[in-house]
Amino acid sequence: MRYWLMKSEPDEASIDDLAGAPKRTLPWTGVRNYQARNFMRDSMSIGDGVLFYHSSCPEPGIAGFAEVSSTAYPDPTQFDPKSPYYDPKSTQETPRWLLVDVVFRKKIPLISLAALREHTELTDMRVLARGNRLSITPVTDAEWSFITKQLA
DNA sequence: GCCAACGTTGGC
DNA sequence: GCCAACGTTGGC
Repeated sequence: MRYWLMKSEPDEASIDDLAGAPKRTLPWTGVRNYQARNFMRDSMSIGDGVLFYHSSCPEPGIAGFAEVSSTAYPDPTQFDPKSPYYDPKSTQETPRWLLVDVVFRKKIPLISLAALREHTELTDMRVLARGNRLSITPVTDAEWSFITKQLA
């Protein structure tokens, strides 16, 4: 059982979109970074906790909780020439990009990026690291406990 | 819109 | 395998 922070641009998929999706589940499409892909492929398990983070928006921060609800499987958008996530170098036989399904758990009042930075318990969070751009980052047990029990 | 940071690409 | 150029991310 592990914990993760997963970034999503709310214009594309917000916590409300997740809550309103069929089965309250969305496939996490569009990851095109090898490190993030490898986390999904090698380290994620069904039931892992997810901090749902809104990025590239007026109020970046943690908007809710979710849970990994599938193992990794090929991201269909890589095969779709009309998709912005199309990857001409990927093939059905050896798909380059994977995704997992994520299921809604809870929406919370936004914990802003600024608020996260205020807590010494969270200073080592990967998402707070200078220059961090990874869309999926591991969250420690201690960070998860602090956020879910003290901030949410 | 700016720009720092970082990943990827491709020539050599 | 190096590394410069380029593209993208994402906060501000």
